[in-house]
Amino acid sequence: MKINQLSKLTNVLSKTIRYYEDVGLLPKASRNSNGYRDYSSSDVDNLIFIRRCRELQIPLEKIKVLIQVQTDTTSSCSEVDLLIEQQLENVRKTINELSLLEKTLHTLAKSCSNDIVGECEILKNLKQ
Amino acid sequence: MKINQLSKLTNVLSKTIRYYEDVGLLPKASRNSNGYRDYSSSDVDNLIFIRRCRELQIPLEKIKVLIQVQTDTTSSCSEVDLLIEQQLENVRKTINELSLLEKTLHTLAKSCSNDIVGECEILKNLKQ
DNA sequence: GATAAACCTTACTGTTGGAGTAAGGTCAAG
DNA sequence: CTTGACCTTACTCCAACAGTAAGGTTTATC
Repeated sequence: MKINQLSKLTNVLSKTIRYYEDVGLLPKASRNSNGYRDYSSSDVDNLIFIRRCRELQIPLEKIKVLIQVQTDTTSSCSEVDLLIEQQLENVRKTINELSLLEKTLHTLAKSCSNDIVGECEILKNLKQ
Repeated sequence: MKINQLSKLTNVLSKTIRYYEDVGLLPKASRNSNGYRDYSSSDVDNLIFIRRCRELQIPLEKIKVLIQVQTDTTSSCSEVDLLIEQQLENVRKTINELSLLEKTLHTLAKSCSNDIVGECEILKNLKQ
């Protein structure tokens, strides 16, 4: 199949598919006589795997690792476990940071009931 | 004062100070005879204001607006209120998205108790 | 007075994960 | 035969800096 069909089957833009190939996340696509990329159903599976990982905000370099690990199905999956665990930790850490930020912004937003910039409590708070 | 002293007083890297000047967030610094940038105490205040905004993850373009608004102290501060409110909304939205992500990752992390990649439930889940 | 460390300058590249655009080749339908 | 949909590579752009190179200046020490 051509790239646009792969795109529709996987919900990944053609542009993005070429990009993944460029950065080595997907193998070099085989070409047919006119130079167009030619994909098979296994490419669909690979790309859906990548898309799922991206939905979990796993960075491309780590997705590479997850793909690499699967080349030997008898190897330990501890690396996979660890990677997901780290990703979970990252997300939790970010949530905590943003929660603090939310509190600060909420307090700030409520602080000003004036109309004039010169007396704006928000701006005064931002200057400390 | 020279850029490094301004940097120490504000906790903003010299590099970043020059960058802020480049993108128009800070006015062009005056220079003394050897070509070094020369700052005053008002620059300290301006930069601390910018740093506080950045701590709240307000993008540089919006900080520009916040600075611009203050040139006329008699103008309304509704624009400031709105900007902070939008920033708060952005943060809340991101927190919500990340919370969903956290659930998914947590479920995923718990799903595999095998040792072998070929039977790893995490990887199987990622392929759907 | 020499020299080395610390500091200053501009300018260019790299980061992440693509999106946008240009300039052109190919293919199927009407 | 032309139009529109699709394909190709290659380049630039985004945010907010950080890293590095290559060079000029100042200050402290020997």
